[in-house]
Amino acid sequence: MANRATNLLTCIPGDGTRNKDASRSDFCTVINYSVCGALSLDELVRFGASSKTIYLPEGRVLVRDGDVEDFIFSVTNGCLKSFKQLPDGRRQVTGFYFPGDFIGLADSDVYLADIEAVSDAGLCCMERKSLNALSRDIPNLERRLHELAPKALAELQGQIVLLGRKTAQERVATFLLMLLKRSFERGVTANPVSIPMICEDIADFLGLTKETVSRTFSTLRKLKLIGLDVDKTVELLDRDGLQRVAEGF
Amino acid sequence: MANRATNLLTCIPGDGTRNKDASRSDFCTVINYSVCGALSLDELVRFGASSKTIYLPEGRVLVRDGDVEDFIFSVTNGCLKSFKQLPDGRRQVTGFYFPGDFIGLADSDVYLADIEAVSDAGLCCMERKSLNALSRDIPNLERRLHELAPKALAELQGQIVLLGRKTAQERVATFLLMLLKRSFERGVTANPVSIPMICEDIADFLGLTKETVSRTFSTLRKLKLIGLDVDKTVELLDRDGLQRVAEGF
DNA sequence: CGACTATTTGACCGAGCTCAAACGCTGTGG
DNA sequence: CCACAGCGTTTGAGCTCGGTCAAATAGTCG
Repeated sequence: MANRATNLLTCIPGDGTRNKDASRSDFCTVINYSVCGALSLDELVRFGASSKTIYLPEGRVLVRDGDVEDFIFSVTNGCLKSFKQLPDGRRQVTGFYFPGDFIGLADSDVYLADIEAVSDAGLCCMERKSLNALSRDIPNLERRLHELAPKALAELQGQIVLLGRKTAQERVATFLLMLLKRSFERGVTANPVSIPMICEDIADFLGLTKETVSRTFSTLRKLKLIGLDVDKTVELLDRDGLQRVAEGF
Repeated sequence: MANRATNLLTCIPGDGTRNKDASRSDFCTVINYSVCGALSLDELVRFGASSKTIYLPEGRVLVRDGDVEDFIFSVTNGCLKSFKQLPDGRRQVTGFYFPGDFIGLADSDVYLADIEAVSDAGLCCMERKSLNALSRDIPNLERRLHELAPKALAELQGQIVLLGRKTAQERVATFLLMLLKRSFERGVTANPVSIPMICEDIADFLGLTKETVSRTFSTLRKLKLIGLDVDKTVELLDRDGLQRVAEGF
């Protein structure tokens, strides 16, 4: 907690100026993909009044495993990762957060993992109790928040199948398609797909080593399923082929 | 859906008789561990009026992956497992359900996995819409239901670390301690711990093969961490030792 | 350009998988 | 009461996928 507070204070506050006559997209670039997507202009003004924009540089910690969940966040820019560590240093990345994603599931007491910026990131930050108050007043917001947990559960279940039963190739193919899907969901030019995280993060997410991830990328390249990676992006040459690999056919 | 309906109809209905002057434990043997634990006697009567007891013999399917979640369940007896399958038959067990556990997380549209009885099981069954109605009227119940998702998320995250980064020994030790903890939570004589599922289910839960699970049990026995297994139970001889193995020290 | 970090590739190794056989428990029928 | 079939568990032998260790290569930033 002390930790996170420090982190927040050391963050460079974003431009908090807000205009009452603003159009929706003046508020926030991810407005239509995040929880705020459900809000009217009036409601957005109220929401904005209790929220604050923060900037988190690459590598900086946002929350620590066990931190009390008294602040929640919505990603506006960049990418973050959440991960757990075993006593001997083994790491498991439990998820990645992209613009529009919500951090801090309603009604959980504490954060379940460390969360850290993969690349320079911008977040919209709000006290949990303010969110709860708003959510009581704004049924649309409440509904949106209640959709989050089942969605997160479905995602984790998929990850459990991946970690329990898929081969290295299947894991990497699944990962690439997930990135594609999530880019698409937030309306970003999807292919070539952006891969902001380093090999080791991907490995720790997929239950592999960085060497195996690298080798698997090479194999997928030889199979003409993906193209050469340029500048942290990879082109998915054969989406159906990748899909077949990912599903284990 | 058609599937689940059929299954319900072929189940032997339990004794549904209820007494208005009954004490709490007359209603249900798991009353204080399940979601109903939050209800007053009056509320229990209302709850009972919309719920039905069903019996599910070993091996019988309760719900299928993708079934619309228009019924929810609370386990009263026995044990169930939920699992996903890959096209080539690989299976991943995503969780086990014990007495007091709730099946059908509020506000998800469809079930995310097949769920099937591991041993003869008894369930309390209710239409989702009845539960929603009750939950609107009874704040205690609503609160209880909202606690379920974060708890499930925490559990899945732990499983993800296990599947992504733990060795076979660590996995089995973790599994045994989980069984112990869950027995304890529902107030059952915990040690020796009951293991209702077969080796293959444990293997599919831990991302291993049944042979590896069996071998690992043998190793833990040689290490005097567990005793000989008698009649589907295992005695945990050295809980701290198991804990150390489970956490990877 | 040089220091540093991330990726790629190679060679070898080992934890856990596969295949197979033996063993043990349980229920059924003679 | 025993024989035996069926299923689950145990154990062994050999193999394989992915891990480990190490070195070369390619970006990246001052």
